[in-house]
Parts: sequence; structure tokens; C-alpha cells
Amino acid sequence: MQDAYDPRAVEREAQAFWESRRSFHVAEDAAKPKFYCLSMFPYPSGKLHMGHVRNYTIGDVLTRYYRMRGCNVLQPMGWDAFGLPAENAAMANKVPPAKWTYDNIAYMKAQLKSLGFALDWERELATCSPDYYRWNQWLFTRLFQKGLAYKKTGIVNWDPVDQTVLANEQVIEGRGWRTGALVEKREIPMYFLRITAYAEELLSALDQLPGWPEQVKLMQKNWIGRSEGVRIGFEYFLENKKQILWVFTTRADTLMGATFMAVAAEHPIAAFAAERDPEVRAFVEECKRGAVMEAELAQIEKKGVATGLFVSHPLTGDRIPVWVGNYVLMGYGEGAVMGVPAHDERDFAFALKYGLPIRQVISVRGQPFDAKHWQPWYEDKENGVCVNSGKYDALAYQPAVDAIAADLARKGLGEKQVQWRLRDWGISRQRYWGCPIPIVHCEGCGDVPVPDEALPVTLPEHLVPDGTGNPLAKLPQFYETTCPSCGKPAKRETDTMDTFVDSSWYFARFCCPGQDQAMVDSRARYWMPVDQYIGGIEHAILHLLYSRFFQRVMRDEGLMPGIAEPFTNLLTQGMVLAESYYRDVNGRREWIHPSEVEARRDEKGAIVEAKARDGGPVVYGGIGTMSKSKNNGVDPQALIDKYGADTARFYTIFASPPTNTLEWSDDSVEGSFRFLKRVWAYALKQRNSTRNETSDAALRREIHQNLSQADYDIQRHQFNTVASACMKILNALERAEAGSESAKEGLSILLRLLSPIAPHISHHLWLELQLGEDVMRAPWPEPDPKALEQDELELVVQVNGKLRGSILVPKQADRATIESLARANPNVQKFVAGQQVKKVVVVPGRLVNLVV
RNA sequence: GCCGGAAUGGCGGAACCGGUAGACGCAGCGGACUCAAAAUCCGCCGGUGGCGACACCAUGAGAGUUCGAGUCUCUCUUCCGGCACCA
Repeated sequence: MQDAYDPRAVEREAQAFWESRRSFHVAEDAAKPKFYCLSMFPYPSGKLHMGHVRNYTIGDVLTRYYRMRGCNVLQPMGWDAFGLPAENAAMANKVPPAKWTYDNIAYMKAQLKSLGFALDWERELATCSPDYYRWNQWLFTRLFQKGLAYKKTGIVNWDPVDQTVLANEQVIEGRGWRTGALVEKREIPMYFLRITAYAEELLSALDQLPGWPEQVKLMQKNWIGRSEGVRIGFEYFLENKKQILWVFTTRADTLMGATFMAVAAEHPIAAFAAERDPEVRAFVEECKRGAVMEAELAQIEKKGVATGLFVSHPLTGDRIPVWVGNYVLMGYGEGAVMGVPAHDERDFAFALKYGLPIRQVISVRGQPFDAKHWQPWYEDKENGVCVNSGKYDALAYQPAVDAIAADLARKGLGEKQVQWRLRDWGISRQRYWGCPIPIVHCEGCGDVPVPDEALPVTLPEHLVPDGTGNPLAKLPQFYETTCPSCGKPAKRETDTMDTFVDSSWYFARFCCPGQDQAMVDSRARYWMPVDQYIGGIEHAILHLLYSRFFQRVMRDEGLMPGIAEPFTNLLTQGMVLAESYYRDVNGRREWIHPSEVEARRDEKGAIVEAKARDGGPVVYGGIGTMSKSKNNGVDPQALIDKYGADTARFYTIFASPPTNTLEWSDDSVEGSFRFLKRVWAYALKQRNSTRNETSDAALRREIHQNLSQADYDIQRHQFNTVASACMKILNALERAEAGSESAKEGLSILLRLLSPIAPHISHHLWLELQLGEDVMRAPWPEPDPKALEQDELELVVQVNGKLRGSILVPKQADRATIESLARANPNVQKFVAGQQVKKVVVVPGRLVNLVV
């Protein structure tokens, strides 16, 4: 055994041991409980970043823990390999996205191996491989035939200079990222997946997911957004033909207060009015500029223009003006809303701005209406009753809604309706580096899905995009084809799928390596659902919702009968954050890596001034996620090279609990390395000491107390305190005599506790001290209840809730004994002196509180 | 703007159910070893007052519930994540 801890040698040796024994390979085994532990697969962006190291270390800790607990654990790894960054890199370096992606995969795979993760590499997959994406295509054609995939128009960001569709990320302050041109909205035909058909189930099933964080379930619930309301029709005449403008509202009780209508700029009424009225046309045009992001739309100034059209109120027949409003979303409800200024904050502001009438129809506690001191009565469904509403006066919320809905129904101008916020999932992307949508457009037959025997539609891998549209659309060899139905010349669809499609079912594919006849096979029914899924909180809504949707789609295709939910337990890892700095170069931000910046801070730690190493001043860009675009990523490779994988793993676990954000700090890594060196040194000391049979009760108590706590902590996924427990056990061992039987037991416990976090050093020392053959296969240590027993307990004594002393009491002491011991404490007497004790609170095993 | 989350020493964090606030570690300070440095080891380490025993203050701000609040309730502030074409 080497005197000094040499992580490189230890890690090379342990990894060779695992490799030679295929230690991480697993197969279906009916004799053991299965445990499918999955971390979100990475996008092969180039190198691993700290978020990956954190994510996969957490997964590996659980994998190794459950193995030691006797489970058959599957932990696979793959690559979410399609996506925009590959195209950007291609443009920058003139290299095809395929080559860039495969090179990155090779590099990152080597990095993952060097970190010693217990991954079954025999199941590796990449979503850009035809073996994988052909099943995207296969499933899509099934959904298309069922009507669960369909075509309609969708709105995209359009760069008028590059003549290309931009991702939201490529729109910077309303302008194209490469051209700087003002971005426009454009409607184009796209394919959609009918996720709304599953809205009800996706919502109600959240209640049966006890293993998911409440936070994530709530976010999904709000995203799906079920609301009950009334669909109301407002009649109008257009060229002497009766038409109906439909709106949806959750506050039908305020219908009598509707004084205007607002429609989205994309609404047919707006288009009609724009044809006749230049002012409306100009406004609609204005609405078309700018990006499509909801976050942006929600923050713009609320503006509108009157269309000159009027509708009639379905109950009173009053004439109501129709406006176009830039705050009305075409994608939600009917793309039109009724304006009730007195009882909606946004309508109120709109009415004040444009001088529209405000009519109070709900009253809370009889307060009179007063525009100057308007309160959001609207919110108060509990206490409000109808006023100024004719026959509905004095009705509360629900009776008013019921009565109004019934009256509307009688006229054919309304019905109760359930409305969802969730929209169907537009999957078409006008991009090259993605899974081709398997559709052929035929003049005679329309949109024809590619038949199974012609799948996959293979993506050519040699193209280099240039930023002006999809190169597939310029490649006749790709798009020129014949119709599968009639055989005549036809054009292949050149859009590719949203990469979220790829990641919505990869977990099932991991179960079925080598299967080339089907999307998944019976092995998926053994492994699925995933028992523990681990990934960033930023995926709380979209990725997880799409996966839940896909699992149901696969269930309904008969691929995995009865399995509705893909992930039984979910751990949402916090993000790894770092500071960022930039300087302005010709109006653009040039991001400077934090390691190149020296910052001056005030006494509270806030940054007051920052300078780049080359001397120029830089602007503090705030703390945020590590990202390429902000050039603030910390390369874990440097960490591994300097300290080894075990230190990198131990640090990420120890630095903070997994669900917290982790603010990167180089300083703290040193302590983790120091700890591992001390473990090494202690093991050496124990190996060289003379053995004896002594049992050390105090040492055993301390070790088993920490073990017991660590076991609880690992089960509740608070891994940072498991690492702390390892340190505490080592501290205890170092204080005690090294040759005793208890010290030997303590080291054996320490190495097993440490092995999921720092597996290489644990593996090495386990062998070196002849504690067993392979620590990975050793049983997880159990706390010994006998070691935890104590004859005397220390109780805290408080007077009026303030700590005044402590007492030592026998374990079996009764209340009276404890109370008299507490009163006898001198410091307690000082504070009780001369006052009457009104009450004594005794918390067994903890404290006594005297109330005076 | 909407939805979700977080806030505890100089820093990361601990405190499981409402019961000793600051475990464990980092940084810092003092010391040992050394010609010296690194490494290692020992000690101190929230603030104020006090020689000291100890006392008072302190968990983003303000209120409330309680014998007792970092933990529960309400209001607010700041920061982080998501908002449907980044993955």
C-alpha cells in the first residue's frame, strides 16, 4: 500500500477491475427486486459541465446504494444528440453537425467513464442514430393514422433577412441574433400532437404520484390549467349574415358588466376589420412584429384599437364595441374575451385608457363603485353578489353562473365548458439536425405517412447549414420522392421533429438494447416504470409532461400495457450556478469567463467593481446557470485532472443538498480532497497497528449514531449530510485507538458508507484492508441498536423558553424527578428566584421548560 | 406579467415532528514541525458587553399563533427557475 493517496492510480485500477468483471452490466432477474435508476441524458455539447457531474453523481450514489441493498439496478446512459447547438457549431466551424456531435459523444463518454459511474454502457443509445429515430417516425405514423398527430398552422419567429425561422433563443430583444433584423411573426403549416386529448388524465394522475415533489406537480397542474366556465356567443351581422363571436369566461356572473369585446390580432374579425380600416390594419401589423414568446407578450403595454364592429349582448341586446387587443392570445380559448372593466384588473386599465364604460355588477359588502379607489372585487368569488344585473341581482357566484348559463343555453348562445390552458404540441421544426417527419406530400393523395417498410426516413449526415433556412429543403435528393399511395412524383416533408420527441421515450428504449424489430419489447415491461428519475428542475414542466404523455401513447399502442406513468419517483436537482461578466463590444455583449475577472466586493459581498485580467472594466452579469452563451461554465475536467474523480464526486455531493442550487466555488474542493487523503492515512494507520479484541463503547455509539442518521438521510436524498457523517465517523476514529475491534468495525462501516460517493478509494481500501472481496457487493451497514443505548440523558432546561442550563437524568427518570432536578439547577434557580412557576413543560428526552 | 422555488456566520451548509441555532466543511487567525516553504497536526473562530462565570442581540423585513418559532400563518423585499422553437 502506497503511503500517499494517489487518486490517478487508485482510479485507474478500480475502473479496470469493474471493466474486467462487467460489474455494471445488468439483465432481467426475477430473483431480485428491480430498480431502474435514470439520470436525464445529456446533450452532447462538447464537454461535461458541472451540472452533469452533479446529476450523474446523484444517480450513481443511488444506484450503488440500492445495489448494496440487494436490488437489481439498471443505470443506463445515452445521448440527446439532435439539436440547435450542433447547427450553430456547424456554421461557425464549417463542419457537419453529425461529425461535431459524434466527436463530442466520444469525448464526453470518456469523461463519464473517468468519473467511475456504474453505467451499463452496453445499452448506450444516441437519438441521432437511425436505429433510434426510426421509432419516432414509426410512432408518429401511428398517431397520424389515429388523428393524434395532425396538421394546422402555427406561429413562428421569422427573420426577414436570413429568410429563416428562429428559435426563441435566437431572438434577442426582438431582433434576429445573426442579422439584427426586427423579427416578425409568421404563420406556417406544422404538425401537432394532440396532447390535449390526454389533458384530463395527465392532470388527475398527478394525485397518484406520491414520489414526485409537490412543487413539480403543482407546476404541471397549473400548466395544464383546467378551468370551468361558460362559452358565450355574441351575435353580429357581417354583410347581412348573422355571425357569432364566441368567448370563454370563468366569470359568467359578470356578463351584465361586459362593455367591450377584445379579440386577438390573428382573429378572423380583426382580419376582416383590417381590410377596411387602415388604422386597424396598422395595429394588426404592429402586433405581428416582435417575438412569439409568452413572457414577452405578457409584459408589453396593453394596447388596442376599435374595429368599428359591434356585437349584441346575448341577454340585454345592448350594442358592444369590438376591439383588437394585443394582450389577447389566439392560442387560448376562443382568441377573444369579453371586457368587464369593473371586475378585471386588465380590462379596467384598458377601459380607462380608451374611455370605455365601466359598469359595476358585483358588490362585496355593499361598497359603492368608485373608479378612483377601485379594488379587485373581481377576485372575490366568496363574498360578492350580483348588483345592477336585473333578475340576477343578489345571486352569489355559483348561482349566478348557473342561472346565466341556463338562460344562454336556452337561446343557443352559451353552454358550460371546461377549458384547458394546455395547447397541442407543435413538433415541426424548420431545421436540419433532427428526426425527419415521415410524411410525403402528394398532389393527388394529400399528406401520406411513410409506410413501415420504408422507414426510417434517413437524415443525410453530410450537410452544413448556413443560417438561411433548412438545407434539407435545398436538397432534391432528399425531398424528391414518389407517393407511397399512388406512386406519382411527390415531395417529402423537410421539417424535422422537436428534439423533445426524442427525449420523451428514451427511458423505454434503454430497456431493450439490440431490438431492431420493434420500438420496445417485453423487457420494457420488466424494467419500466423508472423507479428513480433525476434531473434538473428546469425540466419540471415540458420534458416531464411530454414524457408522461408519450408513456400513455405507448401504453395505448399496446407497447407497455398498464404502465401510464414513466417515472415513479422524481428528484429535481438544483442548478449549478456561476457568476457571469460581460463587456460591450459595438453594442454586443462579449462574455468574459469568471476566471478571467477580478471582482471587488463591498462588506456584504456584493460586487461593486470588476476588471478583466487584461485590465479592462467589465459589467457584472449576475449569478445564473452555467451556459455557453454566458461563457461562465466551470470545466470539471480540470477538477478531475487535479484531484481525481472521487474528489469531484465527493465535492458535488457535500457542497449542498441535491435539490438546492449550487453556487460554484473553487475554494471548497480542497476540503473534500483533504478528507479523502485523511481516509487513506487512517486506513494505513489501522493496517499498521497491532490488532486487539477491545470493544470501545463510546466509539461504537458515535459511529452507529452517525450511521443511523446517514441511513435516514440517504433515504430522504439528503446526501450532503451523508458525506458529513463520513467525516464525523473519521473524526471519531482518529480520536480513538486504531487497533481495537470497534475501530476495525468503524472503518468497515465508513468505507461502505463512502463507497457510493467515492467508489474508487473505497474499493481500493476495502481490498487493501481485507474487509471483503468487492465493496460494491458488500451489504449496506445496519446500525446496531445495542451500540446506541445510553444510561443517562442530557436534558436542556429553559425558563420561559430561554436556555438556562442542562441536567443529566437517568434514562428511566419520571416527570417528578426530572422536574425537581431541573429546579435544583443553580442557574435555573437564579432566574426563577422569587417568582412563581406557573407551568412546567417536559419534552421526554429533550428538555424541560419552566414558565414563571 | 403569470406559475413555481429560495433566503440561516466572511462562504457552502446543519438543525428529521415547533424544543440546545450555526453540526460538518471552506476561508481566516494563532501555534507545532521545518533552514524555509508546501504538506500535515493542534487551538480559536456569529455580533455586542464583561477579566470571568455569564448576559443581551441574532436565521431577508414586518406582524401573528405558541410555554417555546429558522421551522406554522399573513403581508412585503430580493434573488433563482419555467413560460410552449435552448436542451
